[in-house]
Amino acid sequence: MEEKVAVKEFQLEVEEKSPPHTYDNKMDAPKRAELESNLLSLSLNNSEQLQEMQEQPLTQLGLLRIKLEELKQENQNLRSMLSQVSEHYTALQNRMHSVVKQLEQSSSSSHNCHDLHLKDKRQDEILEKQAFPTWQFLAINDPSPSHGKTVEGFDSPKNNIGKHECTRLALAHNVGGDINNQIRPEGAKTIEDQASEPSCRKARVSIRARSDFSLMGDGCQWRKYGQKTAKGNPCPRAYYRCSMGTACPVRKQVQRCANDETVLITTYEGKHNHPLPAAARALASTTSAALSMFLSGSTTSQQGSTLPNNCGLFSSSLSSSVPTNLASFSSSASCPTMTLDLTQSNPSNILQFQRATSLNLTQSFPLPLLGCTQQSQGFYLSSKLPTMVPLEKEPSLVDMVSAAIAKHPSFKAALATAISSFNGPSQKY
DNA sequence: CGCGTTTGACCAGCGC
DNA sequence: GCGCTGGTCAAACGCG
Repeated sequence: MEEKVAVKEFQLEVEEKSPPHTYDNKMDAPKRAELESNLLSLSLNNSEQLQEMQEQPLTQLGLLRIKLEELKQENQNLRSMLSQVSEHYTALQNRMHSVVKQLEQSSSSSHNCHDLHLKDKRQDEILEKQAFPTWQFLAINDPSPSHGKTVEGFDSPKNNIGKHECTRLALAHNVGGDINNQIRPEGAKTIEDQASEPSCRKARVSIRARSDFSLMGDGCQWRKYGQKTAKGNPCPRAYYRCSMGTACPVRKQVQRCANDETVLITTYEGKHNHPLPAAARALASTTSAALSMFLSGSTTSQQGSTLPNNCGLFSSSLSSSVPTNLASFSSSASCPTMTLDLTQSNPSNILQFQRATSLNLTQSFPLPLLGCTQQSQGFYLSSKLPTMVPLEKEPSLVDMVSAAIAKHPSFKAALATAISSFNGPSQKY
């Protein structure tokens, strides 16, 4: 947005500085007739404007001035839009900070609850029911004891990342970890137990987005280390490692959807061991928060329980603010995978989580809502600007998620409700 | 020459 | 145990 405004300003500056190709009134008749013809050929719908033009001295300067006014008007509109976006972003950032503080308090109080758990199991069960009215029915159709899985997918406070990011991720880490430790279905494995299981070692976040490009910009640098054609999909799957840090364990897989080749599926796994650029932090923190909420919620479900498909994460908390079909669950993969589906245009499909392969989070857990500064990698300027050519670069995931937010105003409310429901019960802990 | 990509080989998990 | 499949390795190759 800022770049677009800057481009507009540059255009205006160039036009104002350009020597006007004025023609004096002494011009010959054929030339004057030609100019008049050209002027009339302009398909201006505004007859008033056209009349005003004809009354002016017949010069190109007049035409340029009109065009200048139009550009100024558009520039003003863009500035207004930018101002509004900035205000909304600031408000959301403040909101997120307050939520983070509240969650930090609830996290510390949950440690106290841990002692209660050790003293009186029965009392703990009561606490468990009280503490997670929202999450407790996050039953997964997967009967395997995979609940309580460690959240390895994203940054932890141990990592050398920014202070702000560290706080946020520490929050996510604490939320998932403490719940894992405290509320464990009988017979369920501990975090450490399951972390040691090779088949279920890491949680993943998958992002579905429509793109003609083979990659989606996410702020990180990746090095391709393999490619494989998976069964059931003619499109090969590419394997990438993060090359921003030395021996960074983060990997991602990129593959086109078998059913719709315009859909690019990017799956992230692992946690970065190095500072991330802003754009990457935004993506990582969003997926981290969503994943931790998903995983922490799943830990409260009873093993082997079954719920209807539309009964899942956020189902009670978001159902009031977001239309139906927010969540769907299935269980066909060994790893818990959360999918951010940016391909949906239906506002009713805002939030969807998948468990095991199909925790289908159809919207986009909003990146900017988590207070990250986003730096877009690719700008796709309006076609109204002939001087600006769309960058021949992979689209930015951050941009796409942001666009999804802008497209669905209910995202904000949905997330706020989700966080509130997440925060509220924890405070009881 | 260094770095990234390509691609066949290899390995481990899983189901039958 | 065997075969299938997903994931990774590493040598070969290409490019700047």
